[in-house]
Amino acid sequence: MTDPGRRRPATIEDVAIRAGVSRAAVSKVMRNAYGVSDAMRERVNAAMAELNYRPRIAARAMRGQTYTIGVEIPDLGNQFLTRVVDGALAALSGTAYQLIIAPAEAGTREGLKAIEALVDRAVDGVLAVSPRVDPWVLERAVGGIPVVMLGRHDNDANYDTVVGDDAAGTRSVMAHLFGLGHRRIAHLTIDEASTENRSAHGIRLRTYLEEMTLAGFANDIRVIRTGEGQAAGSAAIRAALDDDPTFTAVFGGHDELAIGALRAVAESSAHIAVAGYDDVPIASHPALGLTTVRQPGAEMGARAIELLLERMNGRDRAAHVAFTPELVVRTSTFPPG
Amino acid sequence: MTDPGRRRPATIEDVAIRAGVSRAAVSKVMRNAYGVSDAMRERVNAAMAELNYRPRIAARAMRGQTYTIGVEIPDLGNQFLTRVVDGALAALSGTAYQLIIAPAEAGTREGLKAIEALVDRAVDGVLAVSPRVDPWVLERAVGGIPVVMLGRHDNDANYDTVVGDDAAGTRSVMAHLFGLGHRRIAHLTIDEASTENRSAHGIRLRTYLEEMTLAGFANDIRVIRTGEGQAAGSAAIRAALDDDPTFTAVFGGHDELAIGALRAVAESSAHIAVAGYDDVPIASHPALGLTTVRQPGAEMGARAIELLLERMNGRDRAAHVAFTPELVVRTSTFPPG
DNA sequence: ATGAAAGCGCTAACAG
DNA sequence: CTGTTAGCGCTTTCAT
Repeated sequence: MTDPGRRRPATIEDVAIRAGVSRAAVSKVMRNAYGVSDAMRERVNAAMAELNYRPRIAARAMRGQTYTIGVEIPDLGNQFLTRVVDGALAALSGTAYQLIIAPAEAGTREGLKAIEALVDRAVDGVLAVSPRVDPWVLERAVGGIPVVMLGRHDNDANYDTVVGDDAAGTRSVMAHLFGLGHRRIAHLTIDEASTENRSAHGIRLRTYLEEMTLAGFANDIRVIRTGEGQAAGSAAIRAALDDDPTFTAVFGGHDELAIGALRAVAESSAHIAVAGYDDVPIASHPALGLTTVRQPGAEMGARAIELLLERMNGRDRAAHVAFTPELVVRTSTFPPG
Repeated sequence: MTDPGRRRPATIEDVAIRAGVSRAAVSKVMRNAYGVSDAMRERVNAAMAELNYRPRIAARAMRGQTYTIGVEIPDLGNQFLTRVVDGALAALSGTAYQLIIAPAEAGTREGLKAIEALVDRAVDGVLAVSPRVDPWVLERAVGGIPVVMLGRHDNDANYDTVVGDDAAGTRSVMAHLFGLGHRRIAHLTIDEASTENRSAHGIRLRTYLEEMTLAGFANDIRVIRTGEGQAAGSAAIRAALDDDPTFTAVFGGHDELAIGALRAVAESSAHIAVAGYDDVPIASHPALGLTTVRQPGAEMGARAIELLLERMNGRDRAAHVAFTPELVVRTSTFPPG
């Protein structure tokens, strides 16, 4: 005696029976594969609708695709990444693909675990953001499935990449700060593991070092390390101010860090300029007025998805696309009037 | 001739052969099910390590669990939700479960589609946030799998709920604004579909209406509708100021909206108080100094996960837990000194 | 244009 | 304690 109240969801077999055709036929209609008459298509579609049929992705995964794109993200709180995902979402809109996000659990092996989770779940493609995953390890983890890495300048890699021109962006910030008369400029960035390679943060750090040196301020170089998020950035600058407040400006590796710095500065009596990177939405709030480098996050996310879809459709050479950043100079205009 | 460079990933069968046992034995070891000798466990674990074996979730899904919890989110940019997810992530840390997020594509049927995508992917449980999904539709969509809805005051529902006391929180904001002498208080909230039911935003709206009426300011009631996000909130208040700037305070349905309002106010010459809800991290930034109602997002997310796990382990009665919010009064202290 | 049948990698009875 | 076996719901040759 089966419970009539909660029937088992319909399977492809139920649909086939209802439509009076074979399972194979239903499968073909779903994927609009070659070789189905209009009459059959109609009957099958009707049956699917009547039974409220939804294909089980897991079963599909056993034979073919899952129509799922996985995005790995190191920090959900980072508004730049949020924009990237929004762009990716928009690019996927109207396609048969669904986007799912695996957030990297802060701490353990950062990102790799999330990427593996995605691969275990048989996604058709991966958009990865974590700066710390070693290229070799990455390729091994994903096996053969298409990947695009955002923010990695690995132009020799087997995977696609989408980046901003971090060297140019950093140079524009440094030039701006130099122009304001700053020399003792500190750089607030994340952990070593994230900057020792060709990641965005690695490039920004090295460009900072170069520019300081070229400008003759090598002795004023100061790199402050911290974790992800505004709170971490804030704490790091607070500590730096307590410790040795000789710097007059802070260049934050990204806006979340810069906003944290801004907060530490605002809470102290120090008079210190802060610049960031990314131009997250809040950066332009008049009370913050954060000078930063604009990166078109949504476009970058959308482009990444396009690359992924291309790869899934057979392109075999890796592609590498770069976006041009743009310095945005602001000053806090608070309070108004 | 197989390509020796890219071997097919190991299956449970490969492990079984390597360890000289049956597939069932391997399966048992993985799930540490009853009835495995230490010797066998050791050999199997060794074989798994040697072959770098990773179980395919899709295959598991066909028979049992996927060890995956799905989170549906209406707005990735909302920092309160980010905290909720962080809490959920923390609660899941150390368990065998992986968290994945399905972002609701702004627009179409908001949320439902994302929840369905999760169910199609055979998650073991769902944490849903969207305020607009009809309870009946929701239960039908998820079939039998455990769900917890965050922010829905559906105490009669068959699913678990986690909420803040939105009526109390709203009353505290209103009392605060009244105490400051405000009467013409506008309420900035999201679309009708999200407030017509027992969602958090619905409760906040109705409590606002009640309090205004009780205070004798029924004629000053003004409800301003907008979309999700700071930009939307900002645009709505900008338009309201152009249109009819008679209000002296704005109560934002959540901090993202309130911060948008703050921005519109700062950019105008108006002198208008703004209060929000949630206490997102940036709200306490001294340059913003947003008065708001603190909700313990991380704890709420963690609790939601606990409820889910309980349900997955057999609890059959729905549970409903509420958290107490706390008014946080702030003023902008920018510029410093 | 359509259908029959094999099989993807796992788990869950059930036998031994 | 251990192994055998029967599927889960799909996609995909391969016949017809």
